Order: sequence, then structure tokens, then C-alpha cells
Amino acid sequence: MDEKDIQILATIAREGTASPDKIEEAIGIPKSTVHYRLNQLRESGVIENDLYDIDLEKVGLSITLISEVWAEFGEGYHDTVGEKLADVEGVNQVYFTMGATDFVVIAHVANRESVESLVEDYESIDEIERTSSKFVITTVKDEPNPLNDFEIETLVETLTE
Amino acid sequence: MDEKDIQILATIAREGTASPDKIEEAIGIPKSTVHYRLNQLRESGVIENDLYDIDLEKVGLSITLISEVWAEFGEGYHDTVGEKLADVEGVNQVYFTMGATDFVVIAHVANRESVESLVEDYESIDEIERTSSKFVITTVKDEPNPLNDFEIETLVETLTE
DNA sequence: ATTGAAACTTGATCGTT
DNA sequence: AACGATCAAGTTTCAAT
Repeated sequence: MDEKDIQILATIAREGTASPDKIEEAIGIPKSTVHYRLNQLRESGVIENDLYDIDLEKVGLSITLISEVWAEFGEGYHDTVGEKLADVEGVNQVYFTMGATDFVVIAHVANRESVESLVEDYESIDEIERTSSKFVITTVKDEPNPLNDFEIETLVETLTE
Repeated sequence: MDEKDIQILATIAREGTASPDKIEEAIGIPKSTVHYRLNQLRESGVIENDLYDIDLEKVGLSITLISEVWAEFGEGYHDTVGEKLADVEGVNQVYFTMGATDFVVIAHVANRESVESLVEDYESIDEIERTSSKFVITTVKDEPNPLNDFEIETLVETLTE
């Protein structure tokens, strides 16, 4: 993970594609070199696969629900309970957090009925004590690629420190 | 957005690529047809562009911070304040929510110092009254493609209803 | 590890149904 | 709108550094 890798990753984020051609065009590193680096990054697990940025509204998953979930304490329960939450259909993100709240869960569903069953699914998990959910009115930002939030120079600075 | 579109979108999510070839291989729809459909989906804004699934730990952005942010009420403030939050370097998601909390903000940063400046940045926004942040200890699940949380049959059912 | 050029695979186009 | 055949464009490989 040197500066060249970060440049490539940042370009992928910015251009929205991992095409060696496009990356060469954007930052001047020959496409065969880019290809070589991309393979390294794949092998070392830094990047996983291609995917698509989908407009949830247009696809019909217009409801976003953010839930705080409290669970009993127990050996490795943040793993087992976390997995159970992750397995609920519609659940996109599961964070296990420090402090009073145990989990933060974000889910996308199509309609009100799905919201009901979602919360029921959470609360039917044995170790779960309590949940509290917020409806999202507007998604101001939802950037699938976190690197896109940074300037390339900032990234190179902070990540090579 | 008929069943065929949903099959294609679900395959993109599952296979992690939008390659017409791979999609034909997976569900048998000829790649020229897939190509045609993908163009439609692009034009209608359902899908935006390719991107990459990046391992934040490996890339060095190992700290995730979930913040609740309360703001003053004002004409269209959820837009303007939301944008200001979205512009803070490192901020990945900004949700404007119903109920007591106004915004939920998720950010990814490299180190403790960045956490400090992140929260400072939030609180330096004029309309912001109060913030409360949680550290994420473990990211149990963070699926960039929401469609990947569903079975194809479920999707076809719920989205064509 | 890098790269220019060659080989090959794939995505995009076209014409027909 | 669907799709098989064709073409153009891209990715991947290779040999030399």
C-alpha cells in the first residue's frame, strides 16, 4: 500500500470504475501497471469486487430505518447477535458500538408492512432486550465508496503517515 | 422495472459485477439483451456507475464513528445543514430523520486526531446545537449493495407487488 | 515492479424478427 | 423489445528492462 496504490484506489472512487484504461487516462500510470497493481490489491483483500451504485428510491426500496438495539451481555454475544441481526432480510449495515447502545442497524425496505416485520424480527432474537428505531426522511448523502469523501492528497498524507 | 430488470439488478448485486457476459452466464439472458437493459437502467437513473468494495481496515480507515446531530429548526435547514455535514471530510452517510434526533452521520477516519477534528467540524456549523457520537467496535456487516440483502424471489415479489 | 506492444476477451453495435 | 452475428474496444498477457 504505497502512494501509487492509494492514487489508484482514489481514482477508482472518483471515476466510479476500475477500468485500467480509464485509470491510465486519469493519472497517467500505464494500464498494464495498473492491472498489475489491481491484482495485488485483490489478492491482499483490499478490494473485493465490482458492484453498482443503485438508486434505492427508483428501485422501490424507499424506506430507510435506523435502529438502536440493546442486547444482553454474554460471551462473544456481539458476534452471534450481530450475525443474527445481519441475517434479517433487508438489513444492510450492522455496527457493534462502544457505550450504552449495543448495535446500530440500518435497513432498507419497500413498505410499512416490511418495517413492522423488520422490528419484529429484531425483537424475536433471544438476546435482544430493547430496540428503538428512527425513520429516515431524507438521505442527504450515501456514498458507497468511502474513499470518495477525501481529496487524493489528504489520503496519501493520512494513509502513508 | 419489470421482473427481468430486477433479475439483472439482483445478479449484479450477487455476482459483484455488471458485466453482460457474467450476467448471461448467471441467468441465461443474452448479453446483448442485458446490455440493452443496462442502458435503460442507466438512463432512468436506477444505476449510476461502477465502483469498488474496499476493505476499510486494510486501507487504513479503521475508525467508524456514528454521530447523532441535533440542529435548530429553520426553513429548509435539513437541506443546508445536511449538505454542510456531508461536506465534512470523512463523512460517508448523512440521514435526516423523523423524531427527536435530526441527523445521523456516519464517518470513516484513520486515527484519533481525525475523530477530534471531525466532531469539531460538526459543532462549528452554525445551526448545530448538540452532537453525540458512538465509536464502532466491530462492523458486523456493511453491504454496499442493498439488493444483496434479499433473495431474488423476494425482490421480484415485493418490488413488482 | 514496470512497461510497450501483442494477443485475446469482452462489451457495444447493427440488422432482423 | 429481444437477440445472434459482427465489430470495436477493452483487458490481460508477455517479454524486456
